[in-house]
Amino acid sequence: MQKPKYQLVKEYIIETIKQEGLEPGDKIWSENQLAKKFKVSRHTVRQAIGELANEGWLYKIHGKGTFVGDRLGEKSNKIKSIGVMTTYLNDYIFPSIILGIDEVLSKAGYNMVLGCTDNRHDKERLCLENFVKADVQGIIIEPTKSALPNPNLDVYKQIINKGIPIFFIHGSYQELDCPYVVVDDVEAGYLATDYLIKLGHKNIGGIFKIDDIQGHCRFKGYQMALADSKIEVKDSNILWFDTDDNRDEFIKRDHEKFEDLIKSCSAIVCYNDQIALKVVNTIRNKGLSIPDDISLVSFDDSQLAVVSDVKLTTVAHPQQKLGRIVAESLINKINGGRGKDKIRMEAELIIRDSAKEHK
Amino acid sequence: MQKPKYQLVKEYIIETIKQEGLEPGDKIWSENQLAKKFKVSRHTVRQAIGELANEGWLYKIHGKGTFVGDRLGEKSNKIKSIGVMTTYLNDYIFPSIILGIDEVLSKAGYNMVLGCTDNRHDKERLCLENFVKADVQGIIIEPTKSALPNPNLDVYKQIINKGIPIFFIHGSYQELDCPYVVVDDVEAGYLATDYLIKLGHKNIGGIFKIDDIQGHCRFKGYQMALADSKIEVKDSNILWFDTDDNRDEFIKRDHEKFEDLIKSCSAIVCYNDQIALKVVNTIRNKGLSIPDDISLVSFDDSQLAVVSDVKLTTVAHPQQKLGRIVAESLINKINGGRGKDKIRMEAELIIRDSAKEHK
DNA sequence: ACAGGTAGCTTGTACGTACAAGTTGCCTGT
DNA sequence: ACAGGCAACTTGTACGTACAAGCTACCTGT
Repeated sequence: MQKPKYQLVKEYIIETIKQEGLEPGDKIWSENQLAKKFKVSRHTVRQAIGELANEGWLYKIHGKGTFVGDRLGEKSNKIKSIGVMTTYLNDYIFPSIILGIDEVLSKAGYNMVLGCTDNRHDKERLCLENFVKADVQGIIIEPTKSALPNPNLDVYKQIINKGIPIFFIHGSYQELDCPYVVVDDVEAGYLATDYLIKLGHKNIGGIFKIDDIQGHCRFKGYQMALADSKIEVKDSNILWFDTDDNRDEFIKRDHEKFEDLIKSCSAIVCYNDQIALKVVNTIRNKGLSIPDDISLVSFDDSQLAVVSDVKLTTVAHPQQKLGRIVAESLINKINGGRGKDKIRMEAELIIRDSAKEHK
Repeated sequence: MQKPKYQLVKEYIIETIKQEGLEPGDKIWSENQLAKKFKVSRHTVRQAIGELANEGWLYKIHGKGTFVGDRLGEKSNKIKSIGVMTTYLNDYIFPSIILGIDEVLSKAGYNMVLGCTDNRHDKERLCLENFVKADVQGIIIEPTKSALPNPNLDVYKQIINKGIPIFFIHGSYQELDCPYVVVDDVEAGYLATDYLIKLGHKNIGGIFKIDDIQGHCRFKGYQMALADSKIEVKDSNILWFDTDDNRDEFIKRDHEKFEDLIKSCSAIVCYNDQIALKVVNTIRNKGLSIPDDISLVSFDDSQLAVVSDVKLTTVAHPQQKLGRIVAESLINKINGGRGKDKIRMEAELIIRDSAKEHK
């Protein structure tokens, strides 16, 4: 029994009110009628009706019956707002995602209540509590430390019990089984690598972020592409860095490994545009040229991809589009629509000038 | 039986919470304990507890127990929130400003309601109306088209009459006489230009944005610095562009003017880091070198300033700090404090590698 | 030492019954 | 004709039982 029976009864009643266009004051079936209809006990029907009455859908009069409530009035003076919580705000892709969300929300007449967790669980808790206080109608969340156990599941469950829909982006907490919109990073890694292979490259290096799910996924795609083309994955061709590495320091620290990499490889898959630019500069300083000596493919298609004179070939993160889609899905859910719950967005290769055919 | 039993149970529980001074989170008796205590069925206890939970006195956790709810919080429940409205969201310095604002607001227990005008007056109006609906306690605004007459002054005046404090950033509407926090762009322009003069440059070009107060101010500072050093300001050394110019197009369109500029000048003051990078690339493609042939100084000290191998010498926009200061000032004002109303932040020259002494 | 299972607590769902109490309309006695 | 009562409906209160499912602490086997 997946859903409790009283839930089914609730949903049926709401559905009927919506579809039959019942107006406030109209009488609905008696408890016994509903019990017979659904072959459940009167107790169960009472639970369903009781909750609906609490939520404002219905009201009851002792001795007379149960009637459709005046929900419209309540809706119109409620401030329509949506909570949006991300880990960082000024990291280079979040602004675009938020912009996409804002586009849809402002058109639909919703406010956006923004919160930033700094990737810390305590701030996440605070944020969620704020959202509840602010009476948001729905929440969009980029999970904080999605790889670790989450201490705020109780708050999440409270929110879900209140009937406030949540959509996750980038990842989700498995314990909650909430809807999400994610980018297929494995596919992205595959696309980038496969493109280099199709250009004739055999020795393809990789630079990835180690403490980040995206890093792992893109690396996985990289491995799969090589495997599919029966090219061996060499450990010496992979360079790892983490958040703590000041973004250009790791090249200096792992200087020898980096030297080996550019000696033995004709192409490199770079974790993101920022890293790719660092690599471009380092390689150039050695008197080599992009893409003539070494081809590069990176990820995200951020602003950075086109600021240098070497326009980067990069696998696009849908950014703004992702924001739009998650906002649309959420609003759809709030309005009782039945759209897709788990959305995986495809990555797209943007071909520019940083990779060319291998001689 | 005058009062129903479940009413008695309810009253007893409320009484106990009040008298024993139970705090939110404290566990109360289990359903079975209560049933025994009152010699009623568990069903009856559940009804009592259920209603109390609905009213906010209690909350229940499946498998753990029933706990005293945070009713105090709900009572003093003016949702503390601040409206933040900017022209763009993903432009390269706004995320940092918003981050700074969020830092302060979240610490002070405020929500941030975010709105984005896209630099359009109609969206600005919508945003403001939303803020009022959302019952914000204060508003931070980056003015939309600050150089043009504003058609939404009536809404602004309504808000001010309601006693909701407003702080502007970057610029303000003179008609309103509101508090603001701005960067001293004239000083910034002066600093940048004066630095080049001190390096021995005499022919200093400038590229500025024409439909933006910041552009005008920086240009003003540029003029003042030249005047103070008794260097003539030549019209032919100034290149103007506007928002509609796709950011690299203007160089192609005004190609001849740009050619003249780099022929007659040994240094250029660039409106911002983004423009500076375009100039770097264009100049390099002509076989010239930065800073050996031409020195550059730009504005903002954004991420872009250090992505290229030529690290830009740039006048820093305080970004995050500006966000923090405006948020602190606003909260201070809400709490009745009497801080400074018109804050002008100092610009700071960050010396890197894109400008050097004139031979 | 610790991973994993389990016993025993909690609340959640669901069935049943019975009677109380409010509302309505019909029916009956005057 | 009409007042009063009662039958038949409604929801409200209240009892009982059973099992499901979530949480915690303890205990046991490796």
